This record gives sequence, C-alpha cells and structure tokens, in this order.
Amino acid sequence: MEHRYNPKTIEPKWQARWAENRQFKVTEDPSRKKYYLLEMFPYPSGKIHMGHVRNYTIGDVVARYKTMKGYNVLHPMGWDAFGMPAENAAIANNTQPAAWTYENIQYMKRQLKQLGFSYDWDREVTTCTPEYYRWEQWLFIRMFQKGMAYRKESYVNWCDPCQTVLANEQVEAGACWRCGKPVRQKKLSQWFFKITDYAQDLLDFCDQLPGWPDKVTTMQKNWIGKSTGAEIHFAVEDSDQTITVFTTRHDTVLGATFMCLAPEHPMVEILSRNTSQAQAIADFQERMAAENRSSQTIETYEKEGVFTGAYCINPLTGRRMPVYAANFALMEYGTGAVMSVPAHDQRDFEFAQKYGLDIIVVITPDNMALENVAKTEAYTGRGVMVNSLQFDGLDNIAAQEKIADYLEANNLGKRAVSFRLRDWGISRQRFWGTPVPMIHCDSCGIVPVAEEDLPVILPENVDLLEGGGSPLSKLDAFINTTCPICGKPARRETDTMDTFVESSWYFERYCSPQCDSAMFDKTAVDYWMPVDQYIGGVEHAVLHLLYSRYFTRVLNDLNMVAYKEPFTRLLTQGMVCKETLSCPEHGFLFPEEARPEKDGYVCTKCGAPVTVGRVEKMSKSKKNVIDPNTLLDAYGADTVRLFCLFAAPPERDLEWSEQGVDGCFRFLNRIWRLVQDVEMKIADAAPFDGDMTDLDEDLKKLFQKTHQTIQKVSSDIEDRFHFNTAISAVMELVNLMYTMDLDSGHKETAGVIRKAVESMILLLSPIVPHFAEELWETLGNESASLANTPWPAFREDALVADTVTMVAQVNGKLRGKFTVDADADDTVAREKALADDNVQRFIDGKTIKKIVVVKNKLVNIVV
RNA sequence: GCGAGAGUGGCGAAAUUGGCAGACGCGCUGGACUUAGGAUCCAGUUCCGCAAGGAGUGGGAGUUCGAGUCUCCCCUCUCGCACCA
Repeated sequence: MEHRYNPKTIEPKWQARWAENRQFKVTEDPSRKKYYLLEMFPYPSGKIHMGHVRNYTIGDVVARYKTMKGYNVLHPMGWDAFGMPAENAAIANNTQPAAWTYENIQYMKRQLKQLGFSYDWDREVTTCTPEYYRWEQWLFIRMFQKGMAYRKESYVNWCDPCQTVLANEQVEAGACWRCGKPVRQKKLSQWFFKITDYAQDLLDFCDQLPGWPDKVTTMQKNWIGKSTGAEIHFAVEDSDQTITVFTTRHDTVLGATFMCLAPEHPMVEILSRNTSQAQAIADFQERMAAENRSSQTIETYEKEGVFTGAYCINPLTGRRMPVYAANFALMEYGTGAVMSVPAHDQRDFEFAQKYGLDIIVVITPDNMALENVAKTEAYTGRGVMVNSLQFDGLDNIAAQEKIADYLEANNLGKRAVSFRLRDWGISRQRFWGTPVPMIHCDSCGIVPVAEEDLPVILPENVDLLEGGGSPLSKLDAFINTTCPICGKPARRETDTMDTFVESSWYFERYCSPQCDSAMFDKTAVDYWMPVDQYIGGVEHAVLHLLYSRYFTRVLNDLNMVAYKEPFTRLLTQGMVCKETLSCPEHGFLFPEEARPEKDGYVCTKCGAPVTVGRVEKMSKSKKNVIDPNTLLDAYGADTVRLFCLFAAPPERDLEWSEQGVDGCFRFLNRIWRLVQDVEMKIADAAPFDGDMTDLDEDLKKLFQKTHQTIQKVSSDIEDRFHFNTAISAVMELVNLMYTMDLDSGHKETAGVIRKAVESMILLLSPIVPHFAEELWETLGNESASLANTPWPAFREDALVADTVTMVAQVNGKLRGKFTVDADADDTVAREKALADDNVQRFIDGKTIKKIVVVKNKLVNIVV
C-alpha cells in the first residue's frame, strides 16, 4: 500500500484494468433482470462542464449500485452531434463541422474515461453518422406515408442579414443572437410532425408517470394546454363567408359585440378588400409582421386594432358586430378569431374602451346591481344570466350547457376542445443536420427517396456560407437527382431536421447500436426498454422529454415497440452554481482577478472593492465556471465525484465550494490512513459474521454500526437517491472507528474490524470506484473488479440495539433522558421518567393529568 | 396574471410515518503533536444568559399530550408559461 493516497497513480491504473477486462460490457440476457440507466447524452461542444460531471456521476453511482445488486445493467453513452454550434465554429475556425465535432467527441470521451464512468463504450452512438441518421430518414418516410409528417406554409423567425430561420431559443429579446438585428416573422414552407394527434394521449399519460417529478409532468400539461369550450360560427354580413371562433366562455356569446381576428388571419384580407379600410388594414398587417410579438411583455404591449370594414352577425342575438384585425388575437391559438365580450373579458374590455365599442353585460354576480357590473373592468366571475333572452335567470355554468345544446341543435356551432400544443416544425435551413429524405419532382410532386437509396448522405467538405444559410441549397451535386417514381430530373429537399429529432430515439438505438438492417433490433429493444431510470437537466422538461414521448407513440403505432412511455423514472438534477465576483469598473471577475484584503476582495486591475454576488449557474459570461480538468488535476476523479454527491441532494442546485472539495479529499485520506493502520492486523482475518453475544461492548457497537450503515446507505441510494446522507452515514462509521480503541485483545477484534472496513469500501465503491478498488486490493481480496462484487447485506439482528435512550418530557418540553432495555414495557419507561430528578423538579406540586408513552422514543408527562 | 417549487445555525445541509431540531461536512475557537503547519489528532461550536433557565425551523393563527413536518391566512425568493379567447 502506498504511503499516501495518490489518485494520480490509482485512477489510471484502474481505468486501464477496467478497459482491459471489458468490465462494463453488457449483453442481452433474458435469464437476468435488466436495468436500463440512461443519462441525457451531451452535445459535443468542446469539453465536459461541471453539469455533465454531476449528471453522469449520479448516473454512474446508480449503475454501479444496480450492477452490484445483481442486475444486468445497460449504461450507455453517446453524442448528440448535429447542431448549429458546429457550423458556427467551423466558419470561425475555417474548418468543417464534421472535423470540429469528431475532435470534440474524442476529447470529451477521454474526459469521461478519466472520470471513471462505467459506460459500455461498445454501444457508443454518434448521431451525425450516416449509420445513425439513415434510420431517422427511414422513419421520416414512414411517417410521411402515414400522414404523420407533412409540409405546410407557416410563420417562422427569420433573420434577414443571416438569411436563415432561427429557432425560438436563438432569438434573444427579439433580436438574432449572432448579428443582433431584429427578427421578423416570415411565411415559409416547412416540414412538421403531427404531434397534435397525440395531444390528448400525451396529456392523459402525464398522470400515469408516477416515477416522474410532478414539476415536469405539470410543465408538460401546461405546455399541451387543453381548454374545453365551443366553436361558434358567425355569418359575415352580405356575404356567404363565415368566421368560426373558439371560446371557453360560450355562456357569454350573447354579450359579444365585436369580432377580433389575428392580423394574419386569411379573412382579414378578404373582408377588407375593396373597402375604404383596405389600405389601413394592409398597413397594419405589415407593421404587425415586422414586429416581434413574442418579445413584447404584457405591461408594455397596448391593445390595438383596425376595423376591416365588414360586419358579422351574432348567431344568438342577430346583432351586427364590427370585425377588427387586432394585435392581441393569435393566429396560432384556437381558430385565430376571437368573439369579443367586453363586459366579461378584460382584453376585450380595454379594446372596447379604446375604440368606443358597446359593452353589454350578460352575467351579474349575486348582490350587485346590473348597472354596476363591468364599470371599470370586465367581470369574469360566476353569476346569473341577464340580457340573454331564453337563458335569462340561469346560473352561467348551467347556461353554458344550454347554449352548447342550442348551438348544436341549430347548426351554429358545437362543443370543442383546443390545445395550446402545436405541430412540431422540424425544418431547419441549416447544413449540419439530418437531410430530410424527400425529392421535389415537377411531375410527381414531393415524393420520398426510395428506401434502397437511403441514407441521403450529408455532403462533406462544403463551403459554409458566411451568412449562416444552408450551403445545401447551392450544391448542385446534392440537389440534382432523379425522381424515384418517373425517373425524370428532380431536386432534393435541402432542409435538414431539428436536432431534437435525433435525441427522440437514441435510447432505442443504444439497445442495438450496430444494427444495420433496422432502426433497432426488436429483441434487444424488447429486453432493455423502457428506460428504468433517466437522469438529466430540467431544462428539457418540455422539449426533449415531450418529443421523446411523442416519438415513442409513433413507434408504437407503427408496431415497432410495445410500450408507449420511454422513461419509467425520471430524475432532474439541479444546476451547478457558484458565487460571482464583480468590480464596479470591470464587471464580472475571474477568481484570480480578485485579491483578498482585510475587508474582502479588491480588483487586481483597479483596486476597487469587489462585490461577492449571488450564487448563480456557472456560465462563461459570469466568469464563475470551474473547469473539471483543473479539479481532476488537483484532486482526482474520486474526490470530484464525492463532492458532487455530498454537497446537495441531486434534484437541488449544487453550490460549488472549494473548501467543500478539500473536505471530501480529506475524508478519503482519512479512510486511507485508517486502512493503513489496521492493514497488518486484519490481513489474515475473515470478516466477522458470528454470534454478537461473544463480542465485548465496543466491538458489538462497531458491528452494529456497520450493519446500520449498510442499511442506511442501501436505502438512501435505492429509495431516494440521497447520496449526501449515504455518504454522511459512512463518515459516521469512519468517525466511530477513529474514536475507538482498535487494539483490544478480544479474539474477534480483527474480524469485526475487517467487516467494518470491507463494508465501508463496498458502500463507497459506486461513488469513488478507483479508490475503493485500490483499498479492496490492498486488503488482499481477489476480484477482477468491485463492480461485480455483491453489494453487502445487513443482518436484521445487528440493527437493533439492546438498550435505547428515551426522552422524558414535561408538557412536551425535554427535561431528561434515561436508558431502558429495547422494547421495554410502557410502565417501566413511565417509572424511569418519573424518577428523573429534573422531571421531578418540573412536576413538583402539580397534578399529573396524563402520561403519553411512545415505545423506545419518549415519555411525555402532562401536568 | 396562471402554474410549480423553496424558505431550518456564520455556510452547504439533516430530521424516511407528527415524537430529542441542527446528523454529516465547511468555517470558526481552544488544545495536543511539531523547527514549522494551509498536515494530522482531540475537544467545543443555534441564539440569549455567569448560571438555573429561556427562545428558536420566513410571519401570524389553528389542530394535538407533542408540529420543521398537518390545516388556514400572509410575506419573500427561484423556476416554468404568459394577450390561450
């Protein structure tokens, strides 16, 4: 045994041995119980950051634990390798996205290996390889054939200087993140996946995911956003046109006095054509199109609209209702048309006041005179129907049903639901993505690439466009092809797919990553899927996790998989944070730019006092990033892993603390010295597992503590993923051994100590695997690896102490403590409590009303 | 505005079913060992108080023999969605 704990020699040694023994390779084995543990795979951005380290450490502990518990554990890793940063980096560095990506993968893979994660690297999946994306193209064609993938015109975020579409995430405060110029809405023909077909199913199953945090299912429910109401048809005056609205408040339809259409609603142009309003409407539409509506906040955004020149008729009252184009009507929700009831909707109220439109009250709350309703703001609560013809006097909720019946009976509308969820627009005018496998033929239309011609290979070594637009549309060699149906010259689709498509099925690919005859091997998927435990950041709560649930339903409908939900349990880990330092003159500072002085820090550049800011997520711009490389260099992987788990429970944010890391390193050193001290003594002993009555008091205490620790650590990992308390339990065991006399002459001393030390090592082995392997070897245990050494079991009889300390309370306040035999009779406990001097002082001279005894816990005397 | 989560020492946190609040770690204080200590070991460390004792889990009420934990009201912070008709 080396004198000092030196991770620099230990860690490479064990990493090499694991690789040599193919320690973490797994195969399907129907005779064994499987466990699929998955962590969200990284984008190969350059190097691993602390968020990855935390995520993958949590996963690795569970994977190693489950393996020791006897499960056949699938624990894979791969690369979400398509995406815009590769293009940007390639342009900036005059290289190719592929070269940049593969270099990053190589580097990051080395980092992951340095951290000792137990991945089966034979199952590595890289999404930018043709072997991967060909199956995505194959599925796209299937979906196209089934009507699940389609093309339509829609509005997208468009940046003129960059000549490209931007994802919502790439629009910052209404401006392009690359050039800073404003983004506008542009109508483009785009590919969509029909996720809305599954809106109801995705919503229903939110309540059938007990292994998911409520937070995530709630966010998904809100995102899907189901509203129940009615569709109502409004005839346009002097025309055969009708306008259909969706409303959740059809009880208020008799109070509708005007109509608002989204500026881009197709009826707006039709209605205003050849009227005196035509020019005003055209100007308004143009202004709205140029405006970035998503960046507006409610406080600053004033409602405005323009009269179209047309009227429609309220189907229940026959009232003429002016039709407006209005900025607060959204084309993407409902039907893009709003029946405006100013008395009972605040937006409509404000709009009516601004433009002098009629306000008719149709619901009055109890105890309020009609003339006082909707004076200064809309009344949106419950009440009794008024001004509503045959519905007068009804409760408004009851009226909702009556009115819906009436609409349906007279063909004026029907009950309807509306979802907020919209179809998934997957087209990207970007180069570094999976090509959409479609062909545009002048004679046959838009047709899929023939299956035998897949994959449609993304060309290599292209000249990327400085502006960022897709070079594919300029590449004749890529574009020009022949129609698979008629054989005439045709053009390839140049859009690529959103990178979220790749991440929607990678977990199935891991089951049979080399399969070249299908997306995946059915037997392998049947064995491994669904994922038993998924771990990743909460930032994917809606996007990736919703898309993956959707994709699984698609595969299920295509009879490719037997399940509907891909992830049985989900853990969303918190962020890794650190305090920021800032100087009034120079802004955020790196730690080395702040010099400690008597009253805190000063800026090394200007000498001004430095403000220690809030603890925030690590980010380059805030200069509070810790590079895992420097930590690995200073402490080694095991200390970093230990700290990530010890500092906070996994779902909470982790505050980085240099001193905390030091503490973890000290703890490992403390164990190292302990093992060093007892090594010779216990070298020849077998772990004690005999009769406890033979042991003297100290040894018995150690033996019991050992088994209690095994129980505590097991349940903390198994039931709760509370690694922080698991670690503290082992610390307590170590502390006990430090404060005990380990040299007692008892014949079982060596055996009991060996049991304690071995348990300690085994319990820590998923957390600090290199460290544990080294100590295990030191103790002379023969084993290829601790990873397939069974997890220690605890002995029930060793958990319970012979005596317990009970508490004596008077009126619920602690007044004394006493010791009784475990499970002592209530009367014994009561007598002991009453005998306590201090208890006597407090009950002296008072009448005892009641005595409550809780076995093995306390006696409460009420006076 | 709607939805979700959180609030406990100087700090990170613990308390699994209503039962000794603050385990474990960091920091700090004192001691030992040392040429030395930013190593190691031992002891102490919620606050007020010399003490007996008292107070104490964001604030206020309630249920209970007993509340960090359950109920109601309020405050603060974080995250998500946000003109959703």
